[in-house]
Parts: sequence; structure tokens; C-alpha cells
Amino acid sequence: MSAPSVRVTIKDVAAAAGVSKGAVSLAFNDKPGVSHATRERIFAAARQLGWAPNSSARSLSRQSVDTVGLAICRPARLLGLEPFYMEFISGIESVLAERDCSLLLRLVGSLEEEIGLQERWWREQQIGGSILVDFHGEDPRIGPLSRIGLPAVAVGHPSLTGGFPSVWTDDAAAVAEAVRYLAVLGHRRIAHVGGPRGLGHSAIRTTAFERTMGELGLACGPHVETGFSGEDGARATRSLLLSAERPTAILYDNDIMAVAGLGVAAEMGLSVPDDLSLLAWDDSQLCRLTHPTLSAMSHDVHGFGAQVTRVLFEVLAGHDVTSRPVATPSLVPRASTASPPS
Amino acid sequence: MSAPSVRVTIKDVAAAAGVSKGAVSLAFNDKPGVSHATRERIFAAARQLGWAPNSSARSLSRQSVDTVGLAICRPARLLGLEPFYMEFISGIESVLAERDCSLLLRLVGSLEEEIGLQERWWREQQIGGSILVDFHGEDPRIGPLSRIGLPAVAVGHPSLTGGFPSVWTDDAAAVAEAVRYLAVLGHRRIAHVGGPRGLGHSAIRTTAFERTMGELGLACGPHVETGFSGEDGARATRSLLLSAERPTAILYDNDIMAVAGLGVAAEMGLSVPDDLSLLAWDDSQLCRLTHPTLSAMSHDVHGFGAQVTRVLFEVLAGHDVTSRPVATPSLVPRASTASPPS
DNA sequence: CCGTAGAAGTGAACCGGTCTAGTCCTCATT
DNA sequence: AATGAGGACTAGACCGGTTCACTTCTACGG
Repeated sequence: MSAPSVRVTIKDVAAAAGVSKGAVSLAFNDKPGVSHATRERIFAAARQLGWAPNSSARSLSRQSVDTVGLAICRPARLLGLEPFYMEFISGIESVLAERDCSLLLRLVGSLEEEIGLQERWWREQQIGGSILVDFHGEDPRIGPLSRIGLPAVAVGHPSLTGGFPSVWTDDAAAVAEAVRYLAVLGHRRIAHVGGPRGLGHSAIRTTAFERTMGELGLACGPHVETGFSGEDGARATRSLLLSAERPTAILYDNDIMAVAGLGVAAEMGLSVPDDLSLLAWDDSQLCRLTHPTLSAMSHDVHGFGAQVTRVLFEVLAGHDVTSRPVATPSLVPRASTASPPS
Repeated sequence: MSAPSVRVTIKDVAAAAGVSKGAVSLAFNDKPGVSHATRERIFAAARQLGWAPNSSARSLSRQSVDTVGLAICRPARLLGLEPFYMEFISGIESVLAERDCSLLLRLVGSLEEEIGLQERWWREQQIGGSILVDFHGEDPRIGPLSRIGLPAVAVGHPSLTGGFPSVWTDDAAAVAEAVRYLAVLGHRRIAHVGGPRGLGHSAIRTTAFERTMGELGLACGPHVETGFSGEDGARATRSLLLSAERPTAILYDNDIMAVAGLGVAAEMGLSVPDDLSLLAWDDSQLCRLTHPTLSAMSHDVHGFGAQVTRVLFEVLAGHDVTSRPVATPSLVPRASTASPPS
């Protein structure tokens, strides 16, 4: 790839302003050592020539870069659908933009591919640090990426993220709230449609689900594992609704699956919420568009992304950072939950 | 942001392999001038030291970068929901990854902000070129960005994209197909829920809608402008269904609004497709999850993104590139369309 | 009037690669 | 034996910034 045809460098600006390169650099980096008048002259010259410091040259001599990496490992088709990530990314961006930093984004096919990618990014000094998402139990990224010293913030419960400082939502508490709410409505047969067990936060939610059911003295109803796609959600719902002990309420691990569940219920002639209650997770706008609208465990995904990024900057500044939770998802009851049929 | 604590450079590798910096560079760039044996020795040394060429230094001396820019200008909340962009991005990535290039992504609030951003990216030589999306009529980006010579590929009909080579879908033809299909089913009162007129492709679709209706001798039913959000879609649908001359079919400009329309129909006690037919656009997985499933104008968004990126690489290679269409969206009939009530 | 502190500004080294001109060597040709 | 061609490799300039050590000038205190 080529560069602008007329390349204007700091030397040209210096010449135009009648000063040395160093003075221009000082002026542009807001450092003392140039008088107000000179500074203005330099800015005027730069504006007139349309000059901006070459970012490669700058990061070369500064020995630093203002880019952070994010690799997402989910099948592409699925990603398109999950409102979560785009909103998360927009949260990240909101903080990056404040500091004139950029996001290097890559979709990868496997955790191994991600390890290779992050290592390369770091070695080539393309990124100053990374945001790591979707932790698995015994996540294979932890070893290699800590070893090379990649500064990173993890998204996920500290029990999953190895040595990386993390930012997380207390999913266990949220699941407990969801289940208790359904129980208070009178549901006894509650099912859970979760993500793959391998995925850390799915495992946490599943465990919390089972524990809470136990605490309430309810037989732990069926729990189904899925790959988070809408089709998975539909399949899971169909099989639950066809089982002998049909659940009267279903808790889903994202909102797409809950929408799919709503479709399946309609298809099978069940009325929501009269015959069946549905409770979604993540609560994107989607939950307000269906009929009936979907009750959901809601959290501020945009703010979550922003917070993660702020913590990453702390790490990059060399501060000692400890893991911290953001607000626990909270229940937003809408029209898809009610007492079970008597 | 800091760099790896132990920085190993090309000099270290050269020393370890007992050659000069130049030899290492030649080896790593697959250029002639080093024997097979030496090459192997160099690779071994690099692997052992964990060295990869510093990307800033490389692009500085090569006077080129391997990053392309993409700025998206839509409210963040909306973006999260639109499956289109994530899929489009994953298509872009699939081509970038092949060539070890990266995507610089930024969400912006206005076209003016985007102009500033693209100019800065280009002047600072952070990007080699850009992908421009969401063209407006008389798009304000065209002038400034052509003037600075930014290499770019536009997504949108050539009539919108000024001098930029473009890749587009023939939305006019697709709209005509959609309307004719509904007409063949027997619909006479067909409504259109489109995007903002300012947005180029929305205008094209709206015009095509009106023309096709005219050609079929149908009174051009109501056309509603929206901001593409689900809430907008719901509002538009509600107002259409309450009008005196209630339409029997509605064509939506994306799939989120169609899903919202489905919700509104249910809420108003109308049966889809018996009382009302709905036809969506973009056809993400979402259209298959609702009940009834949504008929849609379907196209390969992932492939679209990939194609756009390939064209950008042609531009960057200095080839003379002409605008070209990709496959026209085609109708996928599902359960939301049928003949109108007699 | 001297000494000194601080502000303003310069020149050159440096960051880590790429690339060109040039050296050295081997082998084939006349 | 002299000539030439070409392969393997090196030294050093260069890319465009940042930064540090150093100079010059002004102002102020004693």
C-alpha cells in the first residue's frame, strides 16, 4: 500500500516556520520549550501544509503504540447476530476515542489462532495491550500470553482469567435473582438453556442455576447446552417443550435464543406467558420488539466495554490493577413472564 | 503505552545468526541474496529469540502501511442490533487476514467527524486506504476525501459515490422484484417502511418502490421514513395499520424493523400472513427465528464485505478499478407472505 | 556589575527496520 | 591466464519523528 503522493514531513513544517525539527515536536506535544508566539507560528505552518505527525515514525521513536487489540472467537455468522459484541465494541471505542487511540479488531476461528495472533501483534509492537474475552475453563491463552508479558484485561470472573486483571458481571447472583423471581411467581419446573459448558461464564451460570434450584428445594429441571445461536435456541426449546415434564418457565443465556424460543412456543400453540414464561439475558433492543415483549436480565453492555477499556489504560499506565466487578445484571420484567397455569 | 520489556531487534537476530541486519531483512522478506543454509540459520535464531519485525519501523522505512480504515456512522445502540455490519465486517476480515492486514475500526457520530477522522488517519499514515459506507445524496465526504487523495472503495450505487470506485447491490431491481411478488400474490395496498431519505440507498429503494407501484398501476401506498431502529419500525407499522386504507402488505428496509412489525401485528390482533404480509430486507438468521418466519430479500453480506475489500486491494495496487455490482438480493419466501384476505 | 536561574531553541543521536551501492568469491568462458 | 557474470553478503544512508545535552539570551537578586 502506498502513502500520500505529496509527503510533507516535520522538516518542511520546521522550515516553513523558521525553526528546528525539535521545536515543532515540542509544540505538537504540548511540551515547554517554545514561546507562545513560536508555537502559533508552527501550528499555522502545519495547518497550511496539512501536516500531521507520521504515526509510524512517532511510535518508533517513542517506543510505544496507541492501539489496542481485540480478537473475537465465535463463528462469523453468529457474531453478526449477537447484539452483545457490537455494543461492547462501541463501549470500548467511546473510551479509546477520548485518548486518540484505535482498536485493532480481528475475528478468529479458534483460541489457538488467537494466541498466535496476539503474540504476533505484541511482538511486532502493533498493539500496546489487549482485551481478552470469552474465557474458557483452563483457558489455553493464559499461559502463553502471560509468558510474553502482554498487558491485557480480561472479561470474565477472576476464577477463570488466570493472572490477568479482570472486569466481570456477577452472573451467579443474576442467575439466582432470575430463578428466585420465577419461583416466586409460582414456577416449579424451570429449565435453563445455556451456552457451551466449556465457556467459563456459561459454566458459572449453569452452576448457579443448579445451586439456586437446590436451595429453593426444586428438582433441578433440565439444563440444555447450546452454541448460542438462534437455531440452537429453537432446537433446545422444542426438545424441552416436548419432554414429559414440560417446564413452565425457561431461562435463556442470551436474547437471540429467547426470541427463537418465543417463535417455537407460538409454533407449538403455547401461549406466552400463560402457558410458558420466558426470560432472556443481555436485553438488547430486540427484547422490546417481540410480542409479547421479553422479560430479561439486563445490563449496560456499552458501559461494560467502556469500563474494561478504562481498566486496560490503568494497566498500561503501569498501575497495579485488581479485578473488579461491574453492576450485576438486573431483572427487567416485561410481558413474557407470569405465574404458571394452575 | 509501553513496549515489551525485553526488546529484541533485528540486530540481535543478526548477531545470533552471525550475519548483518541486511541479510536478516532479506531472509524475512523472501528476497534473493541469502543462501538456503544462511536463511535457515536466521530463521532459527529469530525463532529462538522470539523476534518479529517491528511494524512501525517497517512501515516507516517502507513508506507504507498494511491497515485499512472503516468508520461507521450510526448511533451505537442501533449498530449493536443491526446484524448487517458485523457480518459485513467479518467479510472484510476474511480477505484482510489472507494478506496479514488489519482493520482499523471507528464508530463516529456524524459525517463531518468521519471526514476529520479519515483525513487524520491518512495524513498520519495510519491507513493505506479506506472502505466508505452509508453514502448520502450529495455526500459531504466525497469532496474532501478525494481532494487529499485517500485511496478508497465506496459501498453504494455509483450515482452516489462521486469519483470513488464502488461496489453495490442493485437495490432498485430487488425492490421491483419484491413489489411484483406481492402484487402477484394479489396485494394492491402495499406499504414501504424505509430508511431516512438522506441515506442514498434508502432513497434508491424508495424511488424504485414508487416507480414499480406505478408500473403495476397501483396507487402508491404510504411510504414511511425511519431511522432503521426496531422502535422506529414498530411505530411506523402501528401508524400504517391504524390508517384508513390499511395496507395488506408491508416491505421493510431491514430485518429488525420487520421483526418489530411482526410484534405490532400480533399486538393488534392481526394474523400474519392471513391479514397482513410482511417482507424483510437483509435476511439475517433472525428472519428464521420468528413465528411465523419472515420472508426476506436475502443477500450474502459476508461475501459483499469480502468483495469490497478485494476491490480496495486492487485500488491500492494502483490498478484502474471500475465500479461493479455484486449479486442482486433475491427473494426468499417464508411464512410471512401470502395472498391478502379476499 | 557579577552570578545565576530559567526560558527558548538547536543539533545530533536514536528508534528498528529497508534498501542501494559496493565488496568478495567462485566458476565458466575464451 | 585473463575476463566476466552472477551469487552471497555487508556497510551505511535513510525513513520521520522524539529526546537529550548543550548554547544563547533575558531577567533578577545581591
